[in-house]
Amino acid sequence: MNKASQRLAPVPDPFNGMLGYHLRRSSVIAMTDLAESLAPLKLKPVEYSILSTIAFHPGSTQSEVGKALGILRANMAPIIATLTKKGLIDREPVDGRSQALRLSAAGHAVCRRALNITREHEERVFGALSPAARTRMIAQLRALWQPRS
Amino acid sequence: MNKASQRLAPVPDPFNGMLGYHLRRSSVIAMTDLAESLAPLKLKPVEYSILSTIAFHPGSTQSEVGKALGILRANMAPIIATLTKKGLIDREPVDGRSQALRLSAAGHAVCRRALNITREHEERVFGALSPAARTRMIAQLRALWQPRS
DNA sequence: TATTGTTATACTCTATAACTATA
DNA sequence: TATAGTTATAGAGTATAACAATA
Repeated sequence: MNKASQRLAPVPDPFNGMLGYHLRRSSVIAMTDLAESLAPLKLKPVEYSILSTIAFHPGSTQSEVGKALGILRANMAPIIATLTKKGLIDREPVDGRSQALRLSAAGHAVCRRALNITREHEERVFGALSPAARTRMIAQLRALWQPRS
Repeated sequence: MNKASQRLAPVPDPFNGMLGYHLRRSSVIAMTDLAESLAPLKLKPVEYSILSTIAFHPGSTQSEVGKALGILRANMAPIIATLTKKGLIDREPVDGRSQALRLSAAGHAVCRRALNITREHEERVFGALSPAARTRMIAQLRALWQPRS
């Protein structure tokens, strides 16, 4: 799935009944729109996901944030470095190894704007679905990787 | 989303109500399972998608197949070369520029096995959803990029 | 010994540009 | 002039391995 497919292509016949294909395609469309929506903030989706996770869990280490988001330590390092360089997050040592992450004032401001942009994005991309349909779909999708709950 | 996130992480709090996040995560889980499921056939998901598209539209050119699947011409070339080298597809010139693609006998056999594997994969990954729920979800997702219909 | 953060690095996917040969 | 196929290549994203410092 890529840029080209978003312009024209209908669902190819062999995949008409395949949920996996539709999930992938929808996901790519949504991710592309989100990336474009956040671009004015000079923020990538993965950076926003990190910022908002820190906002909800101030004092987390980058290992913990990475684990929550499924980002490997090795890949977290340069992203955190970038966000720190941008002045969006502050790092405070908790012990000799790890550092507590917190949003700076600028980080909070960017995170708030990004949240509004993301809400607009969800409305734009998923507006064809009623709120009830979206809520139900979220619950059903979550059941795929959390069979209990 | 990546390998790490599939092992543990619950949905991070900031994304609880976000359909985009759930679509992406579900899509990655499904794609990973599909790739593992097809691995014994030495077939990647994108290769299977090409084989089955050719099966449904024998005689298509690789440009047409690429357009249907959202794969750029430049990226189709090496994939088609690989499938040809594996003896799964035959190429027959239609004019001096383009060539009609068809599955070889071996290609049909592989495609049939891949279809069975994919059906098992969908059952395994989406088994928590009733057939009706899956059908409804497919229809709803399709509406996201085909507002009419 | 195990963990945190880091660096280096490799592989895959996706993208653009440029070329050829044909139409 | 436009199209089909190809090649080269660049940029993300994601993966493993190895290291230093610390627990």
